[in-house]
Amino acid sequence: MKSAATRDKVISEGLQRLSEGGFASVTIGRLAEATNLSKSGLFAHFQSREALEIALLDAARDMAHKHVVEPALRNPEGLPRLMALVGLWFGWSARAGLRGGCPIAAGLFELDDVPGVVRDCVSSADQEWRALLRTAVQAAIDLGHLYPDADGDQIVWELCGIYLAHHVSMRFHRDPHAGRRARHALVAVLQRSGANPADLQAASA
Amino acid sequence: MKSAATRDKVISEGLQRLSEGGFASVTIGRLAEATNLSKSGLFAHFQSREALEIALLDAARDMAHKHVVEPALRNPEGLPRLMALVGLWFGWSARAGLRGGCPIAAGLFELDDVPGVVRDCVSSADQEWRALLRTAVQAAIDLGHLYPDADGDQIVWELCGIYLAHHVSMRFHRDPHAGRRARHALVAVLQRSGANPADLQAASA
DNA sequence: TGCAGATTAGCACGACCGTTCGTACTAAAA
DNA sequence: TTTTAGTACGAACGGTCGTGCTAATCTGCA
Repeated sequence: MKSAATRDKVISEGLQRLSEGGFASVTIGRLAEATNLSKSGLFAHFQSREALEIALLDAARDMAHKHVVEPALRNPEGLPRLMALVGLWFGWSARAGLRGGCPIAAGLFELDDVPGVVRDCVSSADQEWRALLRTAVQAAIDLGHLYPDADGDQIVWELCGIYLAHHVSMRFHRDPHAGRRARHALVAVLQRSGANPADLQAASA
Repeated sequence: MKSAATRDKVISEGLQRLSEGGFASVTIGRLAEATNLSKSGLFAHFQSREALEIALLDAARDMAHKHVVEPALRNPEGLPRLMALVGLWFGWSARAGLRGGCPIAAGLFELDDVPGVVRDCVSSADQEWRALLRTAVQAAIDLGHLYPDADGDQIVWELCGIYLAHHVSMRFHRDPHAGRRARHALVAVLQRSGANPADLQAASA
């Protein structure tokens, strides 16, 4: 099973590049050079560049699941789980060992007008994540941790905005206050939606 | 002055492409083909691809100034001007005739790890805009339209997040509710900062 | 140990990239 | 009128892109 090891090496190196420079920077030639493979040798593992990109996105999904979803699900349902989910979400790529930013966020901007399988893959990953967030918000509402008439979709939408602002703040501006800003914004959104301020303290730590 | 006309044609076509497909999609060859010029003929107007990209960014800046800043400044200082500024900001690129999204926002994601003159240009454009927003927020605070202890920097940061969420919502997800979501979020931020709800009605229209 | 099949290298391809060159034509400056 | 600068062309440069083909090498199993 030498193949799997090589493939893993390629995927891991590719993820770094995708994270740091976006899809445009992930080229078969450069990736082959970095992994001490020939272009054709690497190419043999995937059947096309598209397939490579999708494999990378799948790997990113797995990574996010392991570093964000899994640990968050160990928290009790409702506001605690939601807080854990969002807290682990912000900056997850760095914590997962990626030197760059979130690959899916990058795809949201790089592929907004590029139809195709890769875009669809980014779209489904994003949709899946937002659905999970939505479920967590709904649980918090149902458990009375948030106002019963809170607009769950709107909350998720705003959380996504905070995430993107955090992404740009960290990656482009290298703003050292990005984390604090994001937590403030998060607390504000949840507080307005009825969260008990005491329960949000953890987020300000 | 045939030169200026040709240059304008190139810039205008280039802006469309930059807006629709990002920097990677603006290539000298394709741009030349679209403007019925030879590659070298087009190249003579700019001295490098970098210079082309900067010229495009400058044009985008001018466009934004004309479509966002200028009309907003006709509103009275304080909350009204701030509301106008933000209202004109969201979706300005479409209103300016661009078929794609905001070129500067695209640059924030595409060039986050690509040092160079182009990145610096995006950075300065973004910084300039945020400074303007910051000034408008401060005026609203000083005039008593917002709480005297409102955190202006935090407000600007969150507005940027709403803008990015709106961008993704419109460009990637083609979400028809993007505008409404953004306005809700905007109203929430300002209301929490002390704005009179009645003064925010205009934003909900 | 030897063989079958998986794995990788080598090479070539057509396309496109940004850039440079030499060369026209045009219009303003001398 | 002569000179010069700007504008545009076609051809070509060295590179890199993704993708095929064939041949060699290596691996795991009998």
